[in-house]
Amino acid sequence: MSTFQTVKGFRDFFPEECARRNYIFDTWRAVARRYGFMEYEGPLVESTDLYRKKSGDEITNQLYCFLDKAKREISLRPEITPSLARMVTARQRDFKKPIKWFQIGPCFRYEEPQEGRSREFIQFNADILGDSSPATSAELIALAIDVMLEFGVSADDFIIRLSNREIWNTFLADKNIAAEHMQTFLQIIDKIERARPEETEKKLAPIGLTLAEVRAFMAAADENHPAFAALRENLTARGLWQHIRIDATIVRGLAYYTGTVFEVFDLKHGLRALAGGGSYDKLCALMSDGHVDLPAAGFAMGDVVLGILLKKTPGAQMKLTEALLAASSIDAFVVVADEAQRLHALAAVQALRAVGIRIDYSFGSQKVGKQFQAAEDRKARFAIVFGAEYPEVVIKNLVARSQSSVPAANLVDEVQKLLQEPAIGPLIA
RNA sequence: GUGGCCGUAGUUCAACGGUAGAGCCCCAGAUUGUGAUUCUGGUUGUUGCGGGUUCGAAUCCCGUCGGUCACCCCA
Repeated sequence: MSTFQTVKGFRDFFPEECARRNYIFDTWRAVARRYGFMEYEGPLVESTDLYRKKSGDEITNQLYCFLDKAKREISLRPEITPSLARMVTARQRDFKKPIKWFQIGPCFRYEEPQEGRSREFIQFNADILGDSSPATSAELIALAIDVMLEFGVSADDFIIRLSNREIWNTFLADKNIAAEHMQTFLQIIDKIERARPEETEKKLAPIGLTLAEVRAFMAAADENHPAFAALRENLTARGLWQHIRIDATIVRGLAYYTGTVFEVFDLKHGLRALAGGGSYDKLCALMSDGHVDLPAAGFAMGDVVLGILLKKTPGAQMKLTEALLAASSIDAFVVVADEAQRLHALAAVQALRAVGIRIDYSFGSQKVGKQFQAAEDRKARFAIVFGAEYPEVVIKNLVARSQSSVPAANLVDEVQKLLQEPAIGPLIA
């Protein structure tokens, strides 16, 4: 046993978990590219001031921050958006608008860890900058929906909860409430479903509102509200509006959202939000001290809650298992039945690998039975046996349990040909 | 940051003040050129770490590190 433990809140990825994670990455990347997004990446570490600028001093509670050897205040990134804003505003004239970028990578928050909440987690981020039309929000929501569908999570399993902060702005304006109360008010709305009504009432009183009038307003904010008209038209045309549910309680915690806000929720297990985002038109101006004023919108999806949902959703579980099998299996296992042929076998291993065939073999002398067992364990489709009959080589189909013999000189061609044939396995059950 | 529960072999767990054990995994053999099942044998521990109480501590107490749950927060 090692005397070392992992650092609090950090996790190992043994091959099985790593394969699961890679499957999630591959799916995110494939769908984002399908939508014409370009991949970018920022640094894992930024100046702590970058995050203070965006979110204020109190954010340092949750920041994984420390001093480096030169006493600079630096932080592991808690999210990618500030880095994105920094990168885009620094070179925005180099990029045609709209900028459609995505990123996949770890982020860090200094919190009390528990299941589904570690100090290191991975996020998929998609953002569109330089276009403020509702088409950008629609494109992002469509992307979020297609990502879920691609994972095998169906319309019965998830919903997009959609709102718009503007509707609350006009609500407060109509009630003659000062703009300074906006942040406090949104935090109350955010908790309105979880908190007891009396408490909410008590918190609303200083602002000059009653729970009844807030509830009445929320009930009136349905999909016919003009704030959602353009989005509704756009997503209906794509056949995606069915995934949307208007929910005025969605405000998102962060101060910087300006208009559309949305979250992705599962419908069957009561998990935390799978993804969340919205438009943040003022952030670039804030981060660049007004030099670059780019409208923007984006969302982030974490890997942890998503992973839990994939396990609990049969259709998604099947796709995941298939992908894991494909990632862990090899094409053929070379069996050295006669040690005198090992050097010939090694030459063949190298030749097969050179054309991209996935090959494994045993390093030392081992009984043939063990080697076949190893081939089985590695989920190989074929075993290639080098024995006393060399230069004849036996190719055995481990799924069909049939075998044939070929001259060693033709081995690569023959194996390539066999791999072209569809694999008919007992895995269908 | 606050409070509850937990930490024993690679892993899942048992032993709950008196000799640290079992299933699974792993390795080898039965089976000297073919995958399953079965059987046999084998390796593995400063009981997370440090201190205290006791004739004696995996067990009780304190501290610490890690996990987990509820707060907090959730970019």
